[in-house]
Amino acid sequence: MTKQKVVGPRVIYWHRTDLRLHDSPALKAALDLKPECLWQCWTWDSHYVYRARNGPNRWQYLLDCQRDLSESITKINSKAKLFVIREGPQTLFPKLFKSWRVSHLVFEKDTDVYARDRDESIVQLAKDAGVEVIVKVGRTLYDPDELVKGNGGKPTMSISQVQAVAKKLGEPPRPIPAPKSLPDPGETPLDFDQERPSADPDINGQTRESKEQSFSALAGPNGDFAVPTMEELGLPVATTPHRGGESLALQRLAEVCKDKEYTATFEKPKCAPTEVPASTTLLSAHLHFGSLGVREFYWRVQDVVDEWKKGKHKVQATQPPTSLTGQLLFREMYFGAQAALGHPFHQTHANPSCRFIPWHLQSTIDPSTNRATGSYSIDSSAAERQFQRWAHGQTGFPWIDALMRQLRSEGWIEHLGRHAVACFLTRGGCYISWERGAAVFAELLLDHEPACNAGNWQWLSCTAFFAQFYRCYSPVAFPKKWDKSGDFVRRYVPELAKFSDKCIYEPWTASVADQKKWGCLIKGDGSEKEDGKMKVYPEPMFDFGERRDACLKGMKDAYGVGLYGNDKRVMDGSWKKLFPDDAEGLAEGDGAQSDGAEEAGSKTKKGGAAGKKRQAGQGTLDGVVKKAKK
DNA sequence: GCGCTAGTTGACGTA
DNA sequence: TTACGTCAACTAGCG
Repeated sequence: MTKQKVVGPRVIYWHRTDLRLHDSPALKAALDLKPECLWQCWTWDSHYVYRARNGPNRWQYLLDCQRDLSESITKINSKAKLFVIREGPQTLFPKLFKSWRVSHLVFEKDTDVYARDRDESIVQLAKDAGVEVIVKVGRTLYDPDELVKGNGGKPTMSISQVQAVAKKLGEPPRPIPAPKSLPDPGETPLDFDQERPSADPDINGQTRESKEQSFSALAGPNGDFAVPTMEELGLPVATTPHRGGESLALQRLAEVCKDKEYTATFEKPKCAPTEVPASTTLLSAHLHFGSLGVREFYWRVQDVVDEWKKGKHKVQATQPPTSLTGQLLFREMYFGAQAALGHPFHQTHANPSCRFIPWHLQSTIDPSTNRATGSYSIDSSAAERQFQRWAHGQTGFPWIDALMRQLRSEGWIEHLGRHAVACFLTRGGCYISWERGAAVFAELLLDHEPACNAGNWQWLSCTAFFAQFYRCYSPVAFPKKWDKSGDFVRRYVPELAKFSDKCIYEPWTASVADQKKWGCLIKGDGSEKEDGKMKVYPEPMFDFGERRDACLKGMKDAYGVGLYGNDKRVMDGSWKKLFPDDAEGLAEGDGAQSDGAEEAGSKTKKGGAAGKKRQAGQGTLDGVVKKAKK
């Protein structure tokens, strides 16, 4: 067994947003180096474990992806696997570079705000260690920085801007096939100490069932660099039926593309948010974790579309942005906005593209960084109660609650469903900051893509991207359009399963006799689940029609005042003077709202009211609500 | 500066 | 059942 010693590049391929072997420009770059040895690694980052709120479903999905990738690697080379090393890259890499005599570090470019900061330091550390760094774009169709450059250095705020730049940049490249062979990894000595992160604060602490132990040893509990388990993370079993991994992603993509008519004539606004199984592709989480390459998705679909266009069909192929590939352009748009705006894109404060609305439950800001801290100020205890009821599917509006319960148990809801709950929480119901909703989605959505999440919440709250705030989703009329008999509600709000079609979206309109007959009483605020043998479903937490009118008025006024997140008056808190009755409102309790005696109507004129004091009764909507009730 | 149109996905009433 | 106009009204982009 004498083997001639070959001296060549010793490469770490650092997997992050690319848990796949197909369509990976970074992997190709690593292999093009003709390495003597190649370690495919994942660094276990304390940021994700302790500092970002992640529900069990998302963790399960990540671990699925890692396990599947590791198995796929091993199938190609039995000596290779995904090496999961339990330490943050900032402290690990300098030690690893030396110990493993690494010559190159290769990874996929990530323009997320956290990743940018992290990677900047990693590139410097590699430079200091004499390690060459290769970064490749693979997460998006276009490099978000190039997209911004092509848009005159400005954030991409409309789909037409994205389409214009994409036209200039040309078609995205074809996907790269998975490698047929992989070099051996080198030896993996761990002759250095592990630096464990502080578990304080552990913002996922409440979710854990047992102690978090994923940092117990550098190579894991068995010393084999294996993918951690949910038990290691101390997390409960995931409840979602959706599972991760490249094998499943490619299988699903093949299923989608096999139905040529579906693929070629897909039209987003016509996808029912109430369908189970989903009317859309369910590939978003795979795109997020990189278990599916976006170019793979784009070209597999585009090839079907091109073929369809050649044939004679009753139904024409659809065009971007409503077509299937068009959906990817919205992703590009949000990545472009994030790339240009950086950290402020994820908050109102200091965000030049985001309108300021005097929402309830605004984020608290660290004045030294101008960044949101993750906590928020409770200006109104009623708004806080509404927020909690929204987040846990107890609003008393079955359509909203069904969606929020689906989100919590399965980690996924259809796009229009997301619209409905987001509109309801912000401009079309609760008048609560979009940042509160975005945080809940960030924790619970399997496909939580930070840029898309922030962008879509700004869209729905009419603070950026979209401004037609008078188009408001009704929790009753909107779902009826898709699901007359309320099957979706019956599935996710089973206590209402026996209610009549007529009452399913408005169970409070049922007579007490009917409620008894159907086995569920409509009462309370959601804290009571049963009353004797009867189930209990909460009363609606407000009169939707009144809240819609009040929100509409509030939005109109706030647009008139015309502040953006980077306005000095937003930054220094003096915006409160422009919304003078801010101190009024729900803070005193549900029934103790402002007396609303002042004239509620606004005479604020279009665009010209910046700096003009609003008339009393407008700062929060509650004075208006009270007035409307009289 | 002005008028006009388009903007992936509203609700409601009428024909 | 579907198609369209109205409601009261936003911004951005274009000519």
